[in-house]
Amino acid sequence: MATEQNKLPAIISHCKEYGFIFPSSDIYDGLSAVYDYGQWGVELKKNIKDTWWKSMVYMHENIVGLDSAIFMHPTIWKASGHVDNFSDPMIDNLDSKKRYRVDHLIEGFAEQLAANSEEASKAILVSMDQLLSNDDFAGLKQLIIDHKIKCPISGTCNWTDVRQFNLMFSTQLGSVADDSDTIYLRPETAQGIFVNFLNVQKSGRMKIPFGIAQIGKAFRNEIVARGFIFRMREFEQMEMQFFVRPGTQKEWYESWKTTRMQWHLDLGIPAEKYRFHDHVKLAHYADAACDIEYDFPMGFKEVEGIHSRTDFDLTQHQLYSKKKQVYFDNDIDETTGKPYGNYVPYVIETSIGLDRTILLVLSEAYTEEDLSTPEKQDSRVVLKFPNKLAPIKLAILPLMKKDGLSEIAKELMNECRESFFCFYEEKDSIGKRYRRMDALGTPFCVTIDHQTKEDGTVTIRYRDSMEQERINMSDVRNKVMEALK
RNA sequence: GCGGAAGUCGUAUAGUGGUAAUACCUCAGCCUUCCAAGCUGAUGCCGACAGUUCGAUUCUGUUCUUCCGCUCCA
Repeated sequence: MATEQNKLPAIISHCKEYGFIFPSSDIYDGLSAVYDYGQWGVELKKNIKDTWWKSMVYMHENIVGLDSAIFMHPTIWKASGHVDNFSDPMIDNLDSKKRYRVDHLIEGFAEQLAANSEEASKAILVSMDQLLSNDDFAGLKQLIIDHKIKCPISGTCNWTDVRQFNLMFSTQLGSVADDSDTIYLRPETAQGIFVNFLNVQKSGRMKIPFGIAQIGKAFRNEIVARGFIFRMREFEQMEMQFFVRPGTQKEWYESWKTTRMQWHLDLGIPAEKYRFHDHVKLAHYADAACDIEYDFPMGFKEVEGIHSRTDFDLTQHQLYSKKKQVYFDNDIDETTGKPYGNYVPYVIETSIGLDRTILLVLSEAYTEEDLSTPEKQDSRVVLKFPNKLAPIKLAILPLMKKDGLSEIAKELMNECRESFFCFYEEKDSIGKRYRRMDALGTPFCVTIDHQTKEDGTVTIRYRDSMEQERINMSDVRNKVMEALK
C-alpha cells in the first residue's frame, strides 16, 4: 500500500506501466526532467486542455483564443524583462553549500547596514547596480569580499565565483550563426498574447474588458528541475490575459481569483486540498499576485498563478517597438461625462501549468483499495478521474469471445465511438478486464452476455462503486453522454 | 549546480568474482465466465564506458539517470 511518503513513486511507476507518462528518450537513459505522454496520458492531457478551453473561451463571450509561435523577436524578451531579470548572477557559499542570488545577498547586507548608516547602505546598492548593469561578475565578488558579507548560515566568506544562470534557452535563427540571429525559446506564452493585443482587439472588434487565451509550450532552463512532471524544462501553460480599464484591476483580480478556484473545485476536488498563497514580494511587473496551491504528495505547491500585471507589458512593448499599444474606450466616464478615451490597458493574468494540473489530477485520482474478504485477499489500483477527464470513457466487453457476443459488442462499439473514446477488449476473464480498466481510470464498462441476445440488455459496471446494473443496450450511449456533461 | 542515497526484465523485489531468480504485467493456447492472482508454454533485465582480474552484474573510477534536501518558478 502506498503511503503519503511513497505515493509519488507509486504514481510514477503506475504512469509508466499503464502508458500515461514515460521518461523522455528512455532507451538512451532518459533526459533530465523531460517526459513524454503515452497513449493514455495524451488523452488525459487533451481532456484537461479541452475543459480549460471550454471554461475560458466558450463560456465567455469576451475571451478569444490564440496560438502564437514559440519563436519570437528577440527584442520581446528585452522588453518583457526576461533578458535582464531572468539571468540572475548567483554565488555559492562553499561551507554551507547554499546558493544565493547575488543581488539578494547584497541587498540583505545593505538592509542590516542601514540600521547604522543609511549612507553606507545606499553606497553599496549604487555600486551593486552599476556592476550588475555592466555584467561585472568579478567586481560583484570583490564587492562581497570587500564588505566581508557573510553567509547567514555558515557565517563564512568562503564564496565561489559569481556565475550567471540564464533561464531562457537560446538558439540560432537562419543558417549563419551570428549574435544578431540569436533567438530564444519562449519562457512563457504570455508575451505572444501581448504582442498580438492590437491584432486581436482590432480584428475581433473586442471591447474592454476582454481576454485572450492560449495553450502552449514554454521552456525554462531551470537550475534544478525535479518532482516528476512538476518542474520540467519543457512544459505547457494554459494562460489567459484579461485586459481591463486602469483602476478596475483590483476588482478583476479578485473576480478571476474566484473564477479560477471554482474551475478547480468543479473538477470535483475537495476545497481543503487547495489554498491561496499571496505573494508578498512582487515580481517587477505586478501590483498584486497570488498562487493557487494544491496539496501534492510532496506538499502544497503552486499549480496556478493569478497576477495583476498592471500596464507593464504593453507599456514596455510600446517603448521597444515604438508602436502605440493603446485602446480607445468609448464608454462614458461618469465623473467627467466624457469617454474614457485612449489608454494602455491593465492586465490580469491567469496562468496554469498544464503538466502540473495533470499531476494534480493523477494525485487526486490514484487510489489503492483493499477489497479483502475473510475468504480472500484482494486489492485494486483505480484512477478515480472525473468522467470528463478520463482517457477512456467506456469499455465494451463481450463476456465470452464466442456465441456471437463479439459481434454484438462491435455493433455497440461502432455506435458509441463517434461520441466518445471507447475501448474494446475480449481477452481474459471479465474480472481481470474490469480491474485493467480501473487502472486506466475508465468510468464505465459494459458487458455483453447471452441475455443480451434475448432481450437486448447489457450490464453496466461503475468504476468507483464497482456496482453493476442491467440497462438496455440502446441506452448506453446516452447514459455515458449524460455522465460526461 | 552542491550534499546524501540509489540504478538488476514493463513494474516490484532477490542474488552472486565464474553472465542471473521470484511475483505481477505482457504474449500464445487451454479451461472458466460478471470482479485480478486456475493450467501449459513464451518474450524480456544486471544504465553506459573504462580499470583491476584468467574471468566483473558483483570491486574501483568516470559518466548518465532517478530519488531526498537547498534556490527559482507554471
